[in-house]
Amino acid sequence: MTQSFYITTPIYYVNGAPHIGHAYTSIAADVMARFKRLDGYDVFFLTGTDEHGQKVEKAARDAGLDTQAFTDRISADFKAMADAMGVSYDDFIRTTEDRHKASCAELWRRIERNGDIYLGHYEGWYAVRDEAFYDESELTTRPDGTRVAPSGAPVEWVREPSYFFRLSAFQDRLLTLYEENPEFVAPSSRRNEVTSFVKGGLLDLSISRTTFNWGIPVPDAPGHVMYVWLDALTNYITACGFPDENAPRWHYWPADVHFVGKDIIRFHAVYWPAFLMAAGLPLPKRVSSHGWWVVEGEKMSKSLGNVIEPRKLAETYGLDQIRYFLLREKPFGTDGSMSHPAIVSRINVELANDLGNLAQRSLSLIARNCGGILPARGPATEDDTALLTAAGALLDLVRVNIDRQTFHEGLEEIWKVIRAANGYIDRQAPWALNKTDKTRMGEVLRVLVDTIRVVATLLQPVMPSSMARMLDQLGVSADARTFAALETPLTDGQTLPPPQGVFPRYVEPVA
RNA sequence: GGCGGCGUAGCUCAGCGGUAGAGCAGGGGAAUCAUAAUCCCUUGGUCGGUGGUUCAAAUCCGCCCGCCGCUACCA
Repeated sequence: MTQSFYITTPIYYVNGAPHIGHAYTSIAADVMARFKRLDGYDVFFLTGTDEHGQKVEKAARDAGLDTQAFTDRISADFKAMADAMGVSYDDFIRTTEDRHKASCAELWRRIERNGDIYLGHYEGWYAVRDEAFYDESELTTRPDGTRVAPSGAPVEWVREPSYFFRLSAFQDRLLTLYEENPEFVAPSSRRNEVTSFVKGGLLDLSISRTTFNWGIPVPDAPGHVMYVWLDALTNYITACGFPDENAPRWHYWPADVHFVGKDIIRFHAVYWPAFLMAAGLPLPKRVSSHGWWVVEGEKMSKSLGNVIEPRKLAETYGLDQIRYFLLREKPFGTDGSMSHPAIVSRINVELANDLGNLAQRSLSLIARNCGGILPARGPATEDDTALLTAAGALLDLVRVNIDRQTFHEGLEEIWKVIRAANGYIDRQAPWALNKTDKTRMGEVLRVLVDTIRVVATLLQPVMPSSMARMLDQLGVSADARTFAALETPLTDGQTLPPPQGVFPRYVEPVA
């Protein structure tokens, strides 16, 4: 039976337009989803939008739209962005869907039945203007005695009834979870932060609000809507059919990896497992968090006006090129920077020169000197064996890196083989063998084709359309592009299509 | 303030107890099959500072300096 694998992106909050950060998370998750599919897993890949909460209600009002109409529009834009970036999701969930409302209500009831929800009061310093609560320590007192928020807005002490989740009861179980599953939070620096946060003591969590309506109603508690994070996190089980354990997708739960940005680790690594424990449901296996992109040396922000629109980037540089850059340029878990020269360098040096040109020079020699016929392997020389062995070891190396979300290291491993292949073709000089030993020339070219085939097969998750074209040119049929298919040699003597460059160099547009 | 991390070649970083490494950039050469793409050789660092442990420290420990992260409900 095929093993299942469940991957999620966060569901994106619809109070603003999609930017490169959203695209980055989704592309990384997509690469893992595509990789697992090619590796023989039954993959379920989920993305979607988070549509409740006061901020959405307000954003809709500001836009002069009905709240649902507003979320419909923004959600559609996120979906269009995912499609434009080649994100191969299997389901796109929206928290305003009926299936999700039913799922949240049931999760609430289960937690309540286990005694981990109680009614209390939520109180604190509230700034009406900011629609936010502030801690005592954040406030300043004016000469006239009034307290104001950091924004300058006056605050007042408010007290409202609220349901609470008994988070404090889960401290030990959470610590045991991190202890027994060191891979639960990635990267490890984040795991340390999460652990020390939990060790510092957990307070119960307010999980209902009475001050606005745009949310999922708390069962049997008129006037209360659920805290947005309880609502949002539940999407991961809703999509599996919760609470119907006979649903066709229920077997995917628990998730294998939740991809998240570093800003929302706590919700995924502390609250979410606690909610699930309280409901008696299995826990996800891993929460993998990534860092931010700094753009042209500046932190990306709306006020600086340097927010990167992902579709624009793909237009300028090419979708596969951008997907490659995002995963290659920096380690997944850390912050890193993106700049025009850096993108151009990756495209021209690694894609055009190292890989594109390697394929082009190998294939055009076959086209010209072998009549376009794929030559057979010969007896392997030491040099042949060295290259083929390196290529043969690649799948295992890349798989380990994908499993750890160390995408940049996996790509580096692939590039080591590409560089080795460029060294090989120079040493073997098939263009010279054309005059002295045509048989050996063919054998050398076949070693190159077989090596490029491995590389192109493994790169499909990152650059799906470019690698499809490269595999076409290598004579790999469309149904033989899985990792398992690498075991089967290509058919000798087949006619290859005429080679065409896959990665053009980026040239600056004339001003 | 507390806890944690980082500081290694011009740039981005790996190494984490045994005579300093990679990629890019720079310099020289070879080749000419290829997207003027490739290959080979090479310049370059007192591994933030300072004490200590050790036969041996970038690697372990202390202190100092400089950056950064986390330190709860509002994404």
